[in-house]
Amino acid sequence: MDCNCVSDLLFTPPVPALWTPGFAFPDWAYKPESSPGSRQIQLWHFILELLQKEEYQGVIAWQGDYGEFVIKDPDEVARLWGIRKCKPHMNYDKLSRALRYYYNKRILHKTKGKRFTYKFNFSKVVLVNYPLLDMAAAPLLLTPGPFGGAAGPDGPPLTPEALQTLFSTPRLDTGSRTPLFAQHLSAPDTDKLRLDGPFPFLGPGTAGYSKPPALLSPYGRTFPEYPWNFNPYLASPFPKLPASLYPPHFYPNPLAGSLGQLPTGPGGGGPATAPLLAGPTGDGPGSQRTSLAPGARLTLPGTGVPEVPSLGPKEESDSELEVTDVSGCSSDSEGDDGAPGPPEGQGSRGGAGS
DNA sequence: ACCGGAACAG
DNA sequence: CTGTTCCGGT
Repeated sequence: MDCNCVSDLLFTPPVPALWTPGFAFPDWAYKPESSPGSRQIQLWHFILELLQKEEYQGVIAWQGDYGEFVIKDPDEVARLWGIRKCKPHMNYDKLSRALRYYYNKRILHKTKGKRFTYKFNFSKVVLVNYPLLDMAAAPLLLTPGPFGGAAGPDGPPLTPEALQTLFSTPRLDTGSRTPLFAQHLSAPDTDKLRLDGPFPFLGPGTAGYSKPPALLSPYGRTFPEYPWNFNPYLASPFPKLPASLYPPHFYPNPLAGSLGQLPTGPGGGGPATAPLLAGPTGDGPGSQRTSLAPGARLTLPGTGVPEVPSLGPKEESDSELEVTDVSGCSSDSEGDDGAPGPPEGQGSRGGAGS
């Protein structure tokens, strides 16, 4: 009775950098600090995955504040999760229980008042994926809210913008500042990466960082989107890194790739590089850049960009989406979740609400 | 709907 | 450790 799921295999392509379509997170992103071996996919990874795919906007989507998302179709999400884990009897009640365990872990919390609405704690999530980055970000992201010194022990409010700033173009006002990690990269001789010390380039004076204009321009305001869409890795072709700097157990490349190559000249180069859209425009690996839509998925919750008309009234949901049961579990046939048939366009479950 | 304890699987 | 299953309580 052991479902033999091969899903994981499909989710971990041989080459971490060039995951083919739809671009999921590279394999390293799926291996938090505590990955003894190859742990199974975790729920929040899965949620993130769904969240970044347009096909699932009908079932789950970003909405509200930073990191807030709403499960529009709990039943569907539960079913998809059940498929992923080969748990045919999964339902929202169980899934939500797993979600609730994240509360204590500070990965998620509930947006009270709003049904099926949860919110990611980016600080924690990012900390898991980018321990080093988070440290760098800490002094910068410390936003003393009304709670006084509130930044919890592990909960420095990390906003997508801040991350964006860190990731995209670290060219700070001073200009002479070092591009975040480039310092390490260009001056490895100093010593090994000092993860245990404060970052010089992110001193207390960095409080007044400027937000990426590219993101502010169109909307005049920061929108609660792209927390996970902006992936810089998505934009950079992953240059080969000196193994000396990046041991296997260290970040393979993503950060360095994006950060290391950008400081060519922010002033003369052009506007702030928008990692979101700066994907295949270059050329390099543009060979297989397929589903990375130029506009990505910058749909504001309450602003313009109504819906994706691309999705017809209904797709052939029964074609490959035998999700009702363990189609991909016993058999090796995959495709339920990897490139699953899009949800039935919410047609089947109009309200799903109350 | 949402919460969280408890037992249990892998 | 991460969930899954079940369930009483709000």
